[in-house]
Amino acid sequence: MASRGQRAADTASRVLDVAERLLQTRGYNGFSYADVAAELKLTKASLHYHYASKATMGEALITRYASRFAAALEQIDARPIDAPTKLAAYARLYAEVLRGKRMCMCGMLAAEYRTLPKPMRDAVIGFFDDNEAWLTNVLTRGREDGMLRFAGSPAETAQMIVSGLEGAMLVARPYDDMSRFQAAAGRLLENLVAPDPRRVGRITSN
Amino acid sequence: MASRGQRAADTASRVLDVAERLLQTRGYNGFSYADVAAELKLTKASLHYHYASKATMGEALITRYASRFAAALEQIDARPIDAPTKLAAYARLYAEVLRGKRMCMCGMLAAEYRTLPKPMRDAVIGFFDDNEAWLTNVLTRGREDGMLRFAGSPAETAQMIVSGLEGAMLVARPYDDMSRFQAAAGRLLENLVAPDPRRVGRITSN
DNA sequence: GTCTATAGGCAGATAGAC
DNA sequence: GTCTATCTGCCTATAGAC
Repeated sequence: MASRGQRAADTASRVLDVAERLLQTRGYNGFSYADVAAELKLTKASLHYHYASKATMGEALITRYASRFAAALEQIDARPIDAPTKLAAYARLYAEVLRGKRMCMCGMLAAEYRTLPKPMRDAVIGFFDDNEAWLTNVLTRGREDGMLRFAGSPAETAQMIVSGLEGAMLVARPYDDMSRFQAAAGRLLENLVAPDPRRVGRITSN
Repeated sequence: MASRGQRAADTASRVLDVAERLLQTRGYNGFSYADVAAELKLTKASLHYHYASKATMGEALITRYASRFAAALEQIDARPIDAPTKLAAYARLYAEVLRGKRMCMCGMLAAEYRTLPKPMRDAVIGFFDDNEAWLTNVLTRGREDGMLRFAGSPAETAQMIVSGLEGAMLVARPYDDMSRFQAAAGRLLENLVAPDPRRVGRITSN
């Protein structure tokens, strides 16, 4: 059938594209409907047709972001790679966000957490939970087959990785310096890799 | 001299006290003069007498916060303790902020960095630079006398510590869970302590 | 120093024409 | 779907009386 396909993304998703960038660079309380509308050459009223309230738009933003992230994690799982390489690929997801001069959306929202409407809060928590669950799985298997070595539980270690990478993004952004992130992320993960076998790839590319 | 002493803090500093808490919990773009005025039972106009603009108030907030932090670091240096214990004391400074359900002021401002006036941006960078300089010194001496062991430069490791602790606060706050911070911070620092000598204190208290 | 009053602008949101 | 027009409320900031 067809009708029109997806040649040009529909307005609703282009709205999210612009709002997403503003959210990740300026924060939820740092951009307005007027900002998004101006960039798309629409009116504020038109935006309200697509997203009745800013809170609704915020929920849609997190949902889409979390879905993309989840898809990226599935992509990593689809590749036949060992645990250390999976962790490196995971860190690379963060590096790519930072390369676009953006903060992780949910890291940004974590800072503003107390100002967010409840549905957005829950979605932020859900994002971190999902990430930690994935990491916990990788860490558990990696330790089992001897590729990883770390003290404490896999769940605790997953929390440390998530918060370590979020913090590395947070601090690197004011300096506008990717190498700060690379150094912190690399140091964070290299402590987890068992020293025995010959390692293949670097923790972070570029 | 004398006149009145400091019995009740003067209005200017009580303004900063309230604004500081709002900034650390809601972010710079998440509170207003009206919020501060209401809490102190003053009018917005009175606040403008003490701080002509919100940007001016913001600068004063960072300056005072950074001074306090610097004083706390001097306190640590005044004690006759080894490098691992200094690092533990450093992490405890962050833990105390988090216990008050606050984010590190400059971590919060790092998230909102792109929306800040230039003087505030510079002050945020200065805070991180000072912290990393202090840590770099501790790390350098600690490695020299064999109490610490880490790969990479002291400066890089200092960056990892700062960003790791900032991230641990950032993520722990939505969960309102101190133990998340304690776990991440503890894991972060224990990788730096040389295994040889008998260790004394835990990384974080409480 | 603190107030009342107000300016001038921008926020999120709605009504209703096209 | 997008528009014009408008509402209400909050924002930062200022003028000027007390």
